Amino acid sequence: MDAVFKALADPTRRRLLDRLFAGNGQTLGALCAEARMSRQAVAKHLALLEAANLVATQRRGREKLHFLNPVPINEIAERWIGKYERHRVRALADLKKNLEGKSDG
Amino acid sequence: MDAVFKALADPTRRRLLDRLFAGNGQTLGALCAEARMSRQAVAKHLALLEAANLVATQRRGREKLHFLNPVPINEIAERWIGKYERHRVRALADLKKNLEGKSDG
DNA sequence: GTAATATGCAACTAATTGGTTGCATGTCAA
DNA sequence: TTGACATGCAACCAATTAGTTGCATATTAC
Repeated sequence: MDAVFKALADPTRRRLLDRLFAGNGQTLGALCAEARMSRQAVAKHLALLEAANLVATQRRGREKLHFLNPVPINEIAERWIGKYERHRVRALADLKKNLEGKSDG
Repeated sequence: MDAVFKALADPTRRRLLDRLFAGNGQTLGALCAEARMSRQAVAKHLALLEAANLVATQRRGREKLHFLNPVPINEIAERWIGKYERHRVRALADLKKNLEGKSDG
């Protein structure tokens, strides 16, 4: 879980996920093409995404194909974000009440 | 948006959000009580959460009260995670197809 | 006023991170 | 086999981050 959050923390990695979302199963080379950094830098980011299980890979000859795995993101949405979201209205009301005037109750 | 992801990347900060979720409007001192680090370290984390708009604060005398703001988390869920989640089944099928055997089609 | 309490600010350190370069390995094509 | 292509590995560097300590400021209680 922590690895997923950390992986999502970097804009470059989120962009890579976006690229895979746009076209799944891309090679490292293809993903490097539009990135303004070295191939090795991109490879490191992809390795991190793979470690976080956000990306699955498969070798095809000398190429490495990358596939988006939406499951961990879904888990975040369901398990962690949902926790707050469920109580969103109540928490907002609580916040508002406390910020606007505590004496009133 | 980036600030929110970065803020959520640290387990200590997620824990602080959990603490605020359990009891909203806590002071810095109260939040420090159960953390195994210095008050200043906690204060820094809270400042980051506040900068990311995940926490709102209010002064009461010499105390500083901290309130959970679930809105940015909700935005992530709706705007960014939803993008992947919506296509979850299709992406999974795609992934499976490509991993299990490409020759079959 | 004075002491205790609650927080703020700043300097410093250690660890992590994001990036680079150079070279090695493995695969495809002629 | 040889050369070109795609990726992997490792060392290194700069910037950021997470934590510390020390001191300053502001509020409450006596």
